[in-house]
Amino acid sequence: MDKLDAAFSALADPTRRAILTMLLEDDMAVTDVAAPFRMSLAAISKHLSILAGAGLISQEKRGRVKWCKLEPDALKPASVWMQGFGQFEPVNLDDFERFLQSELGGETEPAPEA
Amino acid sequence: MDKLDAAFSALADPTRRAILTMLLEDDMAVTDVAAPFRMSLAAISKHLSILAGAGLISQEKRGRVKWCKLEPDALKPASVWMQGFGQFEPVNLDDFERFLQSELGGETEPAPEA
DNA sequence: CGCATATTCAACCGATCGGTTGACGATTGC
DNA sequence: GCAATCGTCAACCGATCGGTTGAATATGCG
Repeated sequence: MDKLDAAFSALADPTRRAILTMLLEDDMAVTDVAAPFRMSLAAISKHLSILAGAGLISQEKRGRVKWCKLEPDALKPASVWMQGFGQFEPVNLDDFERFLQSELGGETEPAPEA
Repeated sequence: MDKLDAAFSALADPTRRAILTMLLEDDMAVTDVAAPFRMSLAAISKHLSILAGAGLISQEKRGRVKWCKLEPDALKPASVWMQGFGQFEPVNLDDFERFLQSELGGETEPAPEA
């Protein structure tokens, strides 16, 4: 699959975006990533595989725990692609903070329903 | 569907990204959008509906022709979302040009196979 | 009017997606 | 050694996706 295909379709799922947001704070073990969600561990494991396949995260097994780490550079090609269309004004982190809030909703703790 | 879901999953398909790239040059009629591709008009019509559903294009019917127009602002939420992760250096249009070339391949004229 | 053009609709198809469950292979700790 | 923990695998499920075809709906033109 094309790199952009992989990146964009990985980002198309809200669960996966939520996972990336969580990993923005810190590296996490698979079980801990899964904890806030209402779906099975296996489902989260699949989501993580997709994210790893797109290069958006890396996974390293230490002992019986597999650590997941955000790899933000993998977002760059997709970001560059989009920037070319929008010719948006430079980066605006305030916008991001606002979107982060609305994306998270109350989901900082548990999982959302939709 | 969530706005970001719609935007990212619209962008996840290479045909749809190619269409957006074509519309970057100029507004186009549905038939003309479809011309370079090896798939049916109906298939392109569906892709255009998806793009319109995500707000990435608008469609206006004049006479029997439906014109498609790029709506770059719709990319902004997704772009902002991603920027927050990467904290990339500001927009780099050269990068974009390069990516555009590689995305297009030889496809400026006909359609690709993959 | 009658025909060509532009586009969508509807039904269908196989493939992929997002999820579940249960079994399984590692690793750790008592 | 044995039990618990971590994570994946495999099979299955219904839903959605990306595509096809053929018919239907506008609209424009001679």
